[in-house]
Amino acid sequence: MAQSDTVDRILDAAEELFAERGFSETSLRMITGKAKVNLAAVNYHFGSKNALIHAVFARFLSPFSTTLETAFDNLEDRCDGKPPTLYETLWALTESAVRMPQRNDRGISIFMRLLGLAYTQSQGHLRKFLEQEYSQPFGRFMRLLKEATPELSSVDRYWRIQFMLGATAFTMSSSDALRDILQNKTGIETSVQEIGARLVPFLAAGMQAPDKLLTPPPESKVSVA
Amino acid sequence: MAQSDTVDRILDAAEELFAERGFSETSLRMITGKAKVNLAAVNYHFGSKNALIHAVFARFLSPFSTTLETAFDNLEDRCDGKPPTLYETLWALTESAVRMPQRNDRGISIFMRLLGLAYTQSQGHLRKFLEQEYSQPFGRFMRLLKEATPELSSVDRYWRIQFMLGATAFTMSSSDALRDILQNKTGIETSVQEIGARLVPFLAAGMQAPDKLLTPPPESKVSVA
DNA sequence: GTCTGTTTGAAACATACGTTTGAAGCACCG
DNA sequence: CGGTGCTTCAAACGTATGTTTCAAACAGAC
Repeated sequence: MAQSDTVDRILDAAEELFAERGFSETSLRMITGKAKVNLAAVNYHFGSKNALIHAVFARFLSPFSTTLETAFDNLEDRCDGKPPTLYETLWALTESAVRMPQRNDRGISIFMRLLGLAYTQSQGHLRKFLEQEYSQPFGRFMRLLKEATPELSSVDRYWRIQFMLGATAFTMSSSDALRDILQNKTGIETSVQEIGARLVPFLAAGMQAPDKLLTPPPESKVSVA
Repeated sequence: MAQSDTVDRILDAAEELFAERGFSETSLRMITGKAKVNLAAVNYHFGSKNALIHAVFARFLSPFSTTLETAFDNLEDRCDGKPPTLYETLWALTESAVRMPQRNDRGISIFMRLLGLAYTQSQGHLRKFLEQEYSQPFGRFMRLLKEATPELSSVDRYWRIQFMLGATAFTMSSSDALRDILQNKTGIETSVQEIGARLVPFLAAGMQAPDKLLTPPPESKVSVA
């Protein structure tokens, strides 16, 4: 077999198991079992379980990161000088995610689910790793968002960006389950692309919502009584 | 000491530790250590770790559930016949969450973080437990949402509800961290109430976004080239 | 005071985990 | 052929987990 078929088999198995069960809930024995590889192979090739987690992320995040950079390049080229609109910026992001070359048909779901888990599951080492390795495209995205929403105060923008991240990470991290539920209830099949296409207008509208009102709706003076 | 001071001490400790570390990452020994209680007490009083998790949720979810029901009652009374607006419905929910009597000042954050974890951390038993115990207020909320957005197709509504849930669960589950970050960057203090007040307009706007476009923005034919 | 049922305590149990070890296997080059 | 460097393998290591055990402590009723 090729030099490191083993490495790829471990990565494949780990990726899938992490995506469907989380990190702490996936043991090395499950991974090596699924990959049909000896238990010690993980520590031999990667060094530790945490390093394996990093490798899983690096394998799809690094290509995605460059894809994203060129997408942003194209975007800025097209509207030379003027900053891209919010809608365009968001769309460039989802396009990049969706058009990533995938290893298999579940690729995108896994990709999304892992990203969601990374944000959600508070694995300290992972957060540090991601911040170190991928701060550049992330920072650029933030800059584009800022230029696309000059009307927002930076505090407003800050919170609304968190809301966007949440809606995205959460939805994508359970996109498989959500698709299945809808499929069972209505028989409708939904592609990840379609979820993205539904998400973008939602996010754009929320981001550009009329001035936040720090007050309850006018009729609700009774609510405490 | 009172008959089951022990039970409450365990619940308090478990609640906090679960909120800050997740379920699998929190061991019974950490909990009993923090609660200053014998290790065996957990299995004696609750039966198992999973049952303890359920108990933690039940303790704050049951009162919240009844608070929410009366909030919805008030809401429907006030606008007799006509269905409440989306904004009013969302506001009733956040009001209920925010006005819940709390055990301490971090109460709301913990509450929110646990809810987020419940959705995110795919603990099968927890999902089942929550669905069984709290399907009624959840179903009612869904019904109100449906009546408040008659213009949406049920598929659109389905996805946008997921987006709302995501933005909420995610933001709230890391509200502590997000507040600290903003505090460090700008010196601005933010209350959970205020986050809720910012969230509602975002969600309402997203929910009522113009018809979802399944197409990229007009200028982006180049994006694949 | 003594008995009874409940609660606590220290210790052990069995199991699962991540990691390490050292021998065996293998491909390649001299 | 013999040796060298990388890879695989079965087995074990040490540690941590959830759970169980059973004796001690306790409270309340008689």
